[in-house]
Amino acid sequence: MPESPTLPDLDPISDRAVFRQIADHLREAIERGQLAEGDKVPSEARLMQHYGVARMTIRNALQVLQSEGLTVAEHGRGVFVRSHPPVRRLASDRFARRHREQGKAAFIAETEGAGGKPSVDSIEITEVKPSPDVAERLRLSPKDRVVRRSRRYLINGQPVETAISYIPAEIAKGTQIMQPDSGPGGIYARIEEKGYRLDRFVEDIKSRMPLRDELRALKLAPGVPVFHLVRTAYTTDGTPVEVCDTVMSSDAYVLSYELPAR
Amino acid sequence: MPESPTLPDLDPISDRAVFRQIADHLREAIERGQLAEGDKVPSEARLMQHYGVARMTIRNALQVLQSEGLTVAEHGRGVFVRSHPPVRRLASDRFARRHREQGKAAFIAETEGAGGKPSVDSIEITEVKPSPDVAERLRLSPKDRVVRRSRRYLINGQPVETAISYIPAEIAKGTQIMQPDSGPGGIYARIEEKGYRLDRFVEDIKSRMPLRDELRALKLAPGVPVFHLVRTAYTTDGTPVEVCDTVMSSDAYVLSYELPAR
DNA sequence: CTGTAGTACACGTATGTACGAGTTGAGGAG
DNA sequence: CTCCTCAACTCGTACATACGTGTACTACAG
Repeated sequence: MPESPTLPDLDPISDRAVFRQIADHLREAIERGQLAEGDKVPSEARLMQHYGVARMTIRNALQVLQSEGLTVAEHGRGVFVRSHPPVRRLASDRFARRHREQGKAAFIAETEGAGGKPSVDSIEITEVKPSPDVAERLRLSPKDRVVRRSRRYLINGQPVETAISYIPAEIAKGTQIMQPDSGPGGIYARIEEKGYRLDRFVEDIKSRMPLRDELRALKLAPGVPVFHLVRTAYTTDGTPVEVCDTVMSSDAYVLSYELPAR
Repeated sequence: MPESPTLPDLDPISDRAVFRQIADHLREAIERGQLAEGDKVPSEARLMQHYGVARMTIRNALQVLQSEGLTVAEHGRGVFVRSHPPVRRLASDRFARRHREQGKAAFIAETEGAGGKPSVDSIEITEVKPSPDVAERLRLSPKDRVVRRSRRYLINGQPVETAISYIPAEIAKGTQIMQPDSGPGGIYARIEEKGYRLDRFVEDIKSRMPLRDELRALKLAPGVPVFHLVRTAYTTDGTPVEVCDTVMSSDAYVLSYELPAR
C-alpha cells in the first residue's frame, strides 16, 4: 500500500477559501516530490474524510490542480500526478540545407536522432482557395489557388504535432508535393528542384489553450497549452513560397533559436 | 438593454453531458461573434432558467469556457467574453547592435515604437550563487558568484513580462550593471564596454500554465498560458556572459524568428 | 443637487444527496 | 488453473439549498 502524503490540516483562521488551502497542500506535496510523477493522489473520498469537507470542495481543489496542469483525472481509476513526456528540442538550424541533402525530412531525421520512432498519419492533400491570412503571407490574391498538405506527426505512436502546409498551386502542380509521400528531403527539396532557391524562414510563435479539435488530435491532457507556429519560407529574391501552420503540444517541445547580435 | 444571444435548447437524445452542450452553445455564440469581446454572458440565473437545469450544471459549463480562456468571471458583475490585449511582436533582430547604439534598451525602444508607454518596476539587484541550471548555461561552478537583476516590464501600466538576468559577478562588478538604471543601451552595452564582443544569443522557449506567483505578478486572466524564455548571450569566442530568464503573458506576445535556410 | 443607505443581482463558497460509468481485484464456477 | 461474475472503489454528472461578498443602481434624506 502506497503511503499517503502527510497533508496538513486546514487553517481555521485563514480567510483563504478551503478548497484553495487544500489545493495548496496538494501542490506543495507535488512540488516537494512527496507525490511523484505518476503517483496517485488520495481519492476524493479519502480527502473528504481527512479534511472533513464536502465532496464539491474537494473537487474544486482538484480542479485547480488539473487546470494548472499538475494532475490528470482518470475515470474509475483516480487522480494522478502528471508525468511529462520526453521533450523534443527544435533547433533553429533544423531546416538547414545540409540536413535536407541527407534525404530526410526534418521531423524524421530529428526524431530518429533522439532515439524515437517517428511516424506521420492523416495525410490529406487538397487544392483550395487560401484563407485571408495565408493569402497575405504568400502575397497571393484570394482568388489564386493553393495546395494544402495537412498531416499529423507522432513519436512512438503518441501524437505531438499537426501541420498544414500551403504552397501556391502554380509551384506545387506536377511535383511530388501533390503525393502523400513528398519524396526525399520533403517538400522543401521539391521546391528547390523547381528552381526556387530557399533563403530564409520566418517563424511566428503564439501560445494558447488548445481548441477542442486540437485537444482530440494531439490527445492533450487538460491544462496543457499549445504552441501555434506559422512558418513562411522565402526564396533569395524575397518571394514567399510556402506557409506552414503548426500546432504542437507545448509540453513535448522546447523551441530553440539563435539570434545574431550584429 | 443588450439583446441576449439566441441559444439553442438542449438535445435530449445526445449522450453529450448537459454542461458540455451548454458550453458548446456559448462557445459557438462567441465564435460566431454573437457574443463579442467584452460582452456579458447571460447570468447563471438566466442560463438556469433558459435550460431548466441546476446552477452547478451552469457553473460547470462556464468553467469549461473559462479554462479555455474564452471568458472571465468578475465577482459581482458577471461573466464576460475575454478581450485580447494588443499584441507585441518580438522580432529576432531586437537585440541587434544597431538598436543598442541608439541608446535605448530593447523593451523601451520597441514599446515606444508601437505607441505604448513602457515602464519598469520591481528592480532588484543581488549577488547570489547560481542555480545549477544557470551555472551550467554560464559554464560556471556552483561556487562562483553571479549578479541577479530582476525586474518587471509594463506597458501602459499593465504588466506583461518579468525578467531575471544573471551575469557572472566578475563581469558585472564595478559597472553600472549593479545600478537599478543600467545606463544607455542596457546591460548588453555595459558588457561590451568591458571589452566583451557579443556575437549571438540563444533563446530556449517553453510554454506552460503560470505558477501562482506568475499569475499575480503578471495579473493574468485564468486560462492564459505563459511563455518561459531563457536567453543566453555569447561572445565571439563562444563564452556565455549572460543568462536572462523571462516569463511573458502569452496573449500579449507573438515571438518572431528568422532562420537561415543555409 | 448630492450623498448615502438600501436593495436587487451577480458570482464565490460550501453542504448534502443521488445515481451513472469505468476500473480493479477477489472469489467462485467451471 | 482459467474464466467470469460481482462487489468495491473511483471519478463524472446532476440535483437542491444556503449563505457570503462584491457591484451597481435606485430612492430617499439632507
